[in-house]
Amino acid sequence: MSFPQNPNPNFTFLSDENFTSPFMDNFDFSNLMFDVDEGGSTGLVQEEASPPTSIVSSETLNGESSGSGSAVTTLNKKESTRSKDGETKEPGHRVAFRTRSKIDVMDDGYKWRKYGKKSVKNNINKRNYYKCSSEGCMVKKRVERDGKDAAYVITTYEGVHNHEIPSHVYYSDTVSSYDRDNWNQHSLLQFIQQISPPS
DNA sequence: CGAGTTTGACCAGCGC
DNA sequence: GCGCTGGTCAAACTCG
Repeated sequence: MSFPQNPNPNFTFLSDENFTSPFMDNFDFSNLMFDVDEGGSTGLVQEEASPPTSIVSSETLNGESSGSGSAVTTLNKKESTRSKDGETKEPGHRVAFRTRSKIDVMDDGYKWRKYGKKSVKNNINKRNYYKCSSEGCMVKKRVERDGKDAAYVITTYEGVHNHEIPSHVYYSDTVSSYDRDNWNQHSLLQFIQQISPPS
């Protein structure tokens, strides 16, 4: 499997700083996004007009169903001390969000290399682990289907790319010719660009 | 043949 | 200390 470099020649690359493009109507973030800073401070960022169910979604994100309420903390705690080769690995910028999509892996424009796949607790679906395949880029991504609602895909980005997007995501000017999921992907790309500070 | 995927094994952290 | 769990490694495999 490889990412399409340009699925549609009649493209327009959108860079909307205000992030208020009309096709956001098609993109379901479930109004949820986690933003974990390097210092360990964790913030729950919610899209505007987020319904009260967003907190429930946060529990789902971590496979926590017991109502422990520590979803965010768990998310942060896990990798703050992970060190394989003696180096002090910083958790880096980390963002997790849930999207409704038929496809598992969103094409966010970067090139990812899969390095692991695991069954996780409270989720019948496998979790997939990806690394950015660009040399020297240590950004990681985890992708899993929501254990309670397989229609949703939970994507977690960890780190910030130290390079430019190798292949931009393009889209046609005509919505009707494009699959809805691809619209979601493009929206995702914009979202990633919004949340990931430029190197 | 090189790049990417699969998958079992291994390792470290955490809770009990 | 032990078992469980999540994350990563790496050899084998697949595909273009």
